[in-house]
Amino acid sequence: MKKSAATRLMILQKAFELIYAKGYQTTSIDDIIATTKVTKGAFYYHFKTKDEMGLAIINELLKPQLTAGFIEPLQNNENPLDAIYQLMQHLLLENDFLKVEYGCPAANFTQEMTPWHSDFSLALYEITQLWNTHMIAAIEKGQQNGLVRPDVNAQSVTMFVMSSYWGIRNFGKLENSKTVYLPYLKELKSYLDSLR
Amino acid sequence: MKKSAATRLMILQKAFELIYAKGYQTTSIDDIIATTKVTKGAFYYHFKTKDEMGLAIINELLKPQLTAGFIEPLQNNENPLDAIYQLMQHLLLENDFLKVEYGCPAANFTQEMTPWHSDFSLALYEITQLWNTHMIAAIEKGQQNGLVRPDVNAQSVTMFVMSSYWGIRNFGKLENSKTVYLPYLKELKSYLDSLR
DNA sequence: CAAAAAACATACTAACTAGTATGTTTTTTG
DNA sequence: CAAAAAACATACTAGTTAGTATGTTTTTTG
Repeated sequence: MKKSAATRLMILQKAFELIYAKGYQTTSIDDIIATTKVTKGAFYYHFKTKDEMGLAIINELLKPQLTAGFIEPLQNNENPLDAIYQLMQHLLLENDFLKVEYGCPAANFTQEMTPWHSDFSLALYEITQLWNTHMIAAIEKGQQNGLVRPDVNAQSVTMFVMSSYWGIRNFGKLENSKTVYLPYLKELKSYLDSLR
Repeated sequence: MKKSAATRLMILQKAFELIYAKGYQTTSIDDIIATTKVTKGAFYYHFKTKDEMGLAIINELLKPQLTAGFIEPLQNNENPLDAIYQLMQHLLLENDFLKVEYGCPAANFTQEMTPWHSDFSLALYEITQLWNTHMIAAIEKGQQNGLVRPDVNAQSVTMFVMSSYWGIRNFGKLENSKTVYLPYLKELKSYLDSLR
């Protein structure tokens, strides 16, 4: 019972690539079995339905990626404002799991599946809340250390920063170029500096 | 040749409602002819393909809405920072063309159609550029009037504000509640105040 | 008002969709 | 190593998709 897990993971990864590129609805099971080279029987052995696979992508691929790539960097830096800026810069310009032309996987899923698929909404809500709470915590810790102005509302700042991130990812997608990221990052820096 | 235009417009409006609610890919022609009560022959008399209709929605419905609801308010206020805040507040909390659970129509289209459908990308790029240039112009005019700090980069601010708007719309969609708009608006105000 | 064109209606098609029924092969385990 | 279970394979189905072929009705125009 080990090779099975490998097959399952391989399906999830390749399916994610397809869905990230083309969208969930427009990626068919036939697309997935064609690129994974597993048969339909194998696919449906591992996943009861397409939606079960979609949820597994969120919970088993995106969630770990979020922890490793979006949350831990916030905890490894004394100064949360520096950490947020460096995180965004890295995510937008250097991270090669994420592609400018495809936007943000979580934001894509949200836009496509919400509010109709309640199980998707819940799974997506959980991962965004995860990022949210850790960013708030980082900012509040920065306030205790005197690195962030005490009158700053950590929750509002987090909501503002996360929103701008989802938004700029969508603009990058529209323009199919990282160029739009530059004025965004410039202004993000100015904004974050105003919180010191 | 007048009733024809009325039918066409009616199809566009009802199709928009469906697409805004469910997404473009998941709204079928059969859905559209069922709710509009026109037959398939009539539909394909007015639109050569589904995509032609989708583009007509962007160019003939969203574009005018953008001008009236997103751009003119920026021009009717002396102070661009006040104007931006009031615009956002109105769009998020009061405008009843836009629904929290469905997000931003332009952002939805962008996420769903870009980068694969180049004609959609172009149409969407045009309307976002329209908003973009007018917001930049408003800010720069504010700088000339001493209402905005001269060292502020109008282009970066605009990119930042527009991004945050698209992003918060997606969070509203995820949470299916305008509650998330409140901390967003709070921080938007703080941010805009820092530019005075 | 009649001919022409515009506007709409019906019935169909071929391709694709998620999912299933029923197998065979491979792996695990006593 | 044999029986059992897990993993995979093939062929099919019923429903849906965008789009078309071929009509009829309504409106416009000379």
